[in-house]
Amino acid sequence: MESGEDSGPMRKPAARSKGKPRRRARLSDVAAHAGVSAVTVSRAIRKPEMVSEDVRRRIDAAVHELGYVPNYLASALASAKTHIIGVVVPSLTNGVFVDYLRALHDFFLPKGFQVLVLNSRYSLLEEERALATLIGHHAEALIVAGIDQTERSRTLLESAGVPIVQTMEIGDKPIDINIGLSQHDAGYAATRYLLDLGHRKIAHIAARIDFRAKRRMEGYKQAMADAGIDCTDMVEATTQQSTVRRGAEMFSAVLSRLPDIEAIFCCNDDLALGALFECQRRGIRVPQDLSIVGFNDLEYCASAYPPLTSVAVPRYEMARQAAEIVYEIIRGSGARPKPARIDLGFKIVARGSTAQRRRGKGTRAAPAGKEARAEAK
Amino acid sequence: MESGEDSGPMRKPAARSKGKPRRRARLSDVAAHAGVSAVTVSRAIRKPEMVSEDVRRRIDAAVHELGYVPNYLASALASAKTHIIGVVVPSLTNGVFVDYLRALHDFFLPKGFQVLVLNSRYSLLEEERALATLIGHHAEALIVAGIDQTERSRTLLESAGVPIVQTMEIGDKPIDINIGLSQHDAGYAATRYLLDLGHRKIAHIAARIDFRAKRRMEGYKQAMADAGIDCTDMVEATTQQSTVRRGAEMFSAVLSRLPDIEAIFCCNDDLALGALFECQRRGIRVPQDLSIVGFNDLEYCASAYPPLTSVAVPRYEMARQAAEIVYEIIRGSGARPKPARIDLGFKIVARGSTAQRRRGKGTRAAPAGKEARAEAK
DNA sequence: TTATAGGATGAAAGCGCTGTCAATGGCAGC
DNA sequence: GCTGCCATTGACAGCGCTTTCATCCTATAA
Repeated sequence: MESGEDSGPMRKPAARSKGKPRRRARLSDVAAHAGVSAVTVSRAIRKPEMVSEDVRRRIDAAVHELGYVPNYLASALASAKTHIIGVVVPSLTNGVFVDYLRALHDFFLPKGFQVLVLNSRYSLLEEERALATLIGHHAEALIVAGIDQTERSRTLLESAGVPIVQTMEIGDKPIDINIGLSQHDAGYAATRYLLDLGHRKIAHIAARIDFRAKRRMEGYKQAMADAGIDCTDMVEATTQQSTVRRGAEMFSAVLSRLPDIEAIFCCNDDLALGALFECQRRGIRVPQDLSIVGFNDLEYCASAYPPLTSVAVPRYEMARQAAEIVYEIIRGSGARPKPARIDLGFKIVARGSTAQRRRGKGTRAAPAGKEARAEAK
Repeated sequence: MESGEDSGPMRKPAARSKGKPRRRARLSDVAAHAGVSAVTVSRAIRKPEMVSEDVRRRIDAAVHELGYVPNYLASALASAKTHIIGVVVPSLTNGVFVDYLRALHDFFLPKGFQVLVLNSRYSLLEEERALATLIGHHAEALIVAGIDQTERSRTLLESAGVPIVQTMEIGDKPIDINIGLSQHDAGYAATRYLLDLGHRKIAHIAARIDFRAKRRMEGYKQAMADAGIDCTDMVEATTQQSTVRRGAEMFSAVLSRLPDIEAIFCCNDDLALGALFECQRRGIRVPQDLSIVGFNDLEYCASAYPPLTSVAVPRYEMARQAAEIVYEIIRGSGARPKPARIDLGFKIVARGSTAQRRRGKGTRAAPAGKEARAEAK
């Protein structure tokens, strides 16, 4: 521990060849250095074609010489353009948001925007704070996950005067633009898929219950009710963090209550993976003895053994479309999209972890590895 | 698809009871509303105790009435305090950085700082851009992952005039503060651990090779060389993204070349999980037929079947210490820590995926589930 | 009663940059 | 040689806030 090695008593970090503290260079320093006015330097940096070849070269040299980095704060304040896109997601851990954020970065970075991501940690209050922060930073657009903001959040968003996109889920009263899918329908469809395979005893486990997980659960309950099945004691839920370990634990809890369970619909893939491991541990064969369905179709689903059936949501596409719409508004024609609500749907990706209910003994329907894609809706 | 529902022709998002466009409220608006001067409002917001009870109430009311949100840009420009901590990580996907970022958030958010995280996507150029962005935004401190910055990045950092912390790895020439561990030693120790179990044919797979992965690999090679084993054809590496699927693929590739492999050290846990699934698929028993070691000790390692042996790095602690040091400098006494370099070490967490090399038949040494913790170094 | 803190408030001056408009000068066209 | 245009460049006034210093007023001490 502690192979410490000091680099002398109180070293000054920014020390260069000269020994002085060296205040950060600003536009006027560069200007003086290059023998031009500050405005010219500003132009040389932002619109090089407006400046003569000679002057541009001198300015470039001065910029390098001084290690000049423009002060975005001042720039943004003066130009009223921050080039910031504000994004609030409930989790950075959750694999879903990785693709989602990647889409936003892919779209905005090449256009010179900065994507400022804040994490609400599944807390409405933290979301509120995050939104206030982003608005205070004058983000040029705000993209939030979910449609369940607090009243104050809605007020903040409505008076922010920038485009707002609510994603991941569609609702009836979008604040501005809404692009997502029906979590309820997705939960319903996943359950329906298991019912169609002949299963009746279908459990549901859910962790880190947020609004979306809750709606998926409602979809599950609805599907079960529609099939005339009482599922009251088949549900295991917690607001605690969702992990692979918890998936194993919750599945165990279900199992101790209902040893003859036939299938399980997990609120997300981490839980499904945990359930799968628990089956392996207990010698429960998947899918012969038990079918498992996850949610989100994360990368590892296809690689697990057996590969996990899951519900794929178009998270990349969703974010990409949100980005496009927003960009069109803030830098394009300013036109708002015809439908303020866009439903992107979902897909059930059937894989080896689910099979027809065995009548005789180990009859399997969906061969492992095959990826039958069932269109949603 | 497309359950569109427009809310009228070109709705103005910020419309309130009044029909006018409503420019965003600023300090002077609140001041006028409350019948005081702008400075007083500023004070009421930042240091409420400096303002009389009565005035404070009036201002609060005005703030609410107008939906006023302070303009951080202007605030930061005027006060030269941005309350921004700049962080650059190579990946948001990688489970390692989740805990790392959580530590930073846990520490800084309650102190009123905003943690601005930028993703370099394992690209030195993107890192350079990210750093320039953060410096341009006048982050009050910069925390970067790794010690391998470009020359230009180093120059930028050195002339930024704010504390810099390089993390995840320790090196000889820290820019300012360096807190991490020796990736080389960790790779060496993991390999040594397998050697000590009696294994000789130990493969190594690595994806998304960055500097740290490379050093771990060098540690592996060193350990093998020290044991007098030629491992030239036992290594499988790619710069492509690291995924569970790739772990399975790379392990397959190794297997086709060396069917009698006894153990495998994976550059990270995702690859290890992929290798584990591939073993299950092929009926290779872990650890009886093959030992698997991962790296990072992500959450799912302990829950897998069998649980994965991995190398735990103190990522949360590392970030927390970085945060503390930085905070002390920018808001505390300004004192820099004695050792500019702090080595936090690592731990090998032995679990069921590794066992003594079987002499007879399926002899197992480390019982699955037992978590023997071997101190590093 | 008067001197004197000290709390509460305001006025003015920027923070470092950009938008706007004016000024300069070179050069083609007549 | 003069006019007018275009390409460059510069001056100036803020963007919305905080800092600093001055002012006012009330409460307390002498």
